[in-house]
Amino acid sequence: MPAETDERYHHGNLRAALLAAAEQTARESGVDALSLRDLARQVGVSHAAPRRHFPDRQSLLDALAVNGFQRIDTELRAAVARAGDDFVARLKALTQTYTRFATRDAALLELMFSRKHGENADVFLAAAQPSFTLLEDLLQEGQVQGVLREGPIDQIGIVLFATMHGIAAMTNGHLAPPDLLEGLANTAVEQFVRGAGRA
Amino acid sequence: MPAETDERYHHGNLRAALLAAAEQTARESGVDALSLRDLARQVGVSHAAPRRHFPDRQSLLDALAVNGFQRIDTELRAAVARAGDDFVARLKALTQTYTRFATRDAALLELMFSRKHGENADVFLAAAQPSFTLLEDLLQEGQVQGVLREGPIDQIGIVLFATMHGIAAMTNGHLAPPDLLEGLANTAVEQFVRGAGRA
DNA sequence: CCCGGATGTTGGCGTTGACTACATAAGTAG
DNA sequence: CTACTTATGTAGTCAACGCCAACATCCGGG
Repeated sequence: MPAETDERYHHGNLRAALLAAAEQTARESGVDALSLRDLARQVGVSHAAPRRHFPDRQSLLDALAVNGFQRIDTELRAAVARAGDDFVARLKALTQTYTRFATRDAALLELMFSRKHGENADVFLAAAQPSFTLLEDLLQEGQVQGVLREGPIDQIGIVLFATMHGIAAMTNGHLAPPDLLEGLANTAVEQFVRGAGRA
Repeated sequence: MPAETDERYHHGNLRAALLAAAEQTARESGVDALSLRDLARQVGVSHAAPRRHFPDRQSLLDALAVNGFQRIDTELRAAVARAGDDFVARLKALTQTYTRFATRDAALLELMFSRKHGENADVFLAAAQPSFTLLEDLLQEGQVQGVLREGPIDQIGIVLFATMHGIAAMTNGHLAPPDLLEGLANTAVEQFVRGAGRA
């Protein structure tokens, strides 16, 4: 064991350390408060070290966002699995989990849905895809069980996803009271099930 | 007429000019590209002049957002009035107008729903209120006409607003293809009307 | 007429993102 | 073991920015 003097020339895990520090700082103080130089200080490296791992500030933010999509996908799948077999219960679990995540990590959400990545749009889409697929698979369950009417699952999925996301976004933007969050999410699901239900 | 030499000491309308320049720059290059110094240059004043009207950068962004709420409210009301008497048609007009505005002025929308105003949250809420009220009034029409079932209008309104907003946000974030925008908005309204319709 | 508040200017401080040149570590082939 | 190569971190610099304070100019009411 090479004597962790904290003075090794190479950090050994800088990229991950920077992302971790960034995530915490973002959660506490917002994305705008993220500074490459400050992160470098937090981690204990020189101000230009992050450049080896993130060519510019935006690319760090992008990595953060992609991480976010992966984390939320994990949480969503766990929640759906935990919710049992009932279709509506599963849908509510997904919605609640999403809105809760999105309000807990508001800064991260803002990053994930930021429009500052015309370039890497495909990377973001790929990162988000698993969760979209999860929702679409769930909706298909609903159709097979006869709870939902037939229809273009992808479009319906986007609309429902948009509703979840919008509820979270409005809450984060202080345009909807936080204590309504849970109720709104449930109302949304119930209306959706009636609206997309078999006639 | 006092010889517009463009060399008057006082600009005369700096605040409005700054906001106008900011709005255009934001639309073209995003909010992050907004710099007080650059705006000052665009308008032809010294780099510290904006400070007289906006104590700091955030307060300019706030003013921009409030302007946005006012503009969208105007557009929404015009669209609803223009849509005739049919409830669903009016609702669709509102939704289409909102999503179109929100995708055309994506940067502005990001500002309006940004969560960087824990302080002035009430100012933002007040700015957004008219449009919320517009939607709620419309929903009440629906209830009176018997198209919608009874229910808590405020909550239902937030959910529908969230759906509109979410569709716009996902489109702006490149997570939904732009050419679906119109179709998604209509699907959302149709499902909503079925979901919140009389049983 | 002048005086005070409103508005704009000049200069400057500290921080940041980005860039370049250099230093050190780690891996690999001879 | 050594020499070469690549990955990673350091040091120094630059232009731009936000914010601040001191000064200049304008304008309207006493």
